[in-house]
Amino acid sequence: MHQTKPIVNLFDFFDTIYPMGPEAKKALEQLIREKGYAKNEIVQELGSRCRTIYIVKTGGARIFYYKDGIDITEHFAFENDLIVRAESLFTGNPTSKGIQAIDKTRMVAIDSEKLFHLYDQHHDLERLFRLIFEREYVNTVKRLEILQFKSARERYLELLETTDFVQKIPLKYIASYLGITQVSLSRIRSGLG
Amino acid sequence: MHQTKPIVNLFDFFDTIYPMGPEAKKALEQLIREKGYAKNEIVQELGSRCRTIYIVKTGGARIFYYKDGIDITEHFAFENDLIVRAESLFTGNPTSKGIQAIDKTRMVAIDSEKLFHLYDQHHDLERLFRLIFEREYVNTVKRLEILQFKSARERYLELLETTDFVQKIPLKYIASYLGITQVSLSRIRSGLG
DNA sequence: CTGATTTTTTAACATTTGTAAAAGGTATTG
DNA sequence: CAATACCTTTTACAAATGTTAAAAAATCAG
Repeated sequence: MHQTKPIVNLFDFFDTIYPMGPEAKKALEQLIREKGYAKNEIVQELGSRCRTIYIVKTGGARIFYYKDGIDITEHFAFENDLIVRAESLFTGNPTSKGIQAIDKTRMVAIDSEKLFHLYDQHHDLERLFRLIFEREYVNTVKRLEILQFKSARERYLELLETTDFVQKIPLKYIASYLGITQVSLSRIRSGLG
Repeated sequence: MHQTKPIVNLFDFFDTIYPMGPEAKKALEQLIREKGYAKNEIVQELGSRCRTIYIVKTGGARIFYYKDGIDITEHFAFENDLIVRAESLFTGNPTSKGIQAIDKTRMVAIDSEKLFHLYDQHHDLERLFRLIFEREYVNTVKRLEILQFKSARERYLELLETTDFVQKIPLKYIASYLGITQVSLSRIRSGLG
């Protein structure tokens, strides 16, 4: 899997969203660890609590869970994308979902509990992550729209148009991400579906 | 349509999420107008920008749009529920969606542009609305999960279990909310689908 | 209350999508 | 390189959902 997006320095990336003061940056730096994962390695176990905010540096990861024994991919993340299990991160509840590296992957991991505590001291941090999660929220609303009333073919075509990750991920992940079976996706791709 | 939830004072409701200081409350009060809408009245036009955060006091409202000429309900809101078109509110872009009162409805309207400006002066306001929108984000993720891989029947049953608004809204709105046709919903309700 | 309008259900049929199994590809590993 | 495992496509059939139209039921307006 060759990655096309340029790999941006993390703090340069943050600056494009909200330029923080030096104290906030310093405080955030303390919370950040960089971690490497092998292809298919589990980053966060199914059923765990989400206490880490990940940002992908290289490679890719997915959020997944099982429904009636079937592996379903709910979310993909690649360069500079955030990956969190929001339903756990913002409630403190465990989630039945997990995170897995799709590829050899490097990620930045931010301790969310420590981060949330720092919000009181560093308004800039709260501002930055508020804006980051607002973006995620908007992305989720757009995905909802696609799943609510588009046909399998429409969903696939829209994915092709709006993303560049279809080429680099197993189609079985794509199928469940679109809410369809592999067979159905194959039919669509062959032009007969 | 009889409403069962108790109608809570707006600021009492805010206090349950994040108790603000008196200055922040005072500043927020300046932005708030209360408005009444007739049944089926359009609150925000299709295609407009979302510059208002609504909170339903009595009655109910929905976010809707047209897909291939078909009216699709994306979201419902009742007592103390927020209603915003996130993809516009957080980007500034216009959205093809609109807001409509489902019933005789009273709503609190908060000017979002003014509110967002107040975030700099009143950290408490940014905190409160960050928490409010985090909740909305979580709700959206849960809805995504339901739409992604559950059958029409499962979606309907889950709606019955987790909400109390099915009784009080036209079924045609429920059907599109679940991503199915009215005919399909009728079949499910009759126990044959 | 009554006629008109809107909503919901039912019916018949078409289409889409799912299921299961097999075959063909591709990648991985010893 | 061969053997294995995994991924994708194909096939045949089943089930779910959509489409169109009409009837029945509920709601609304005068």
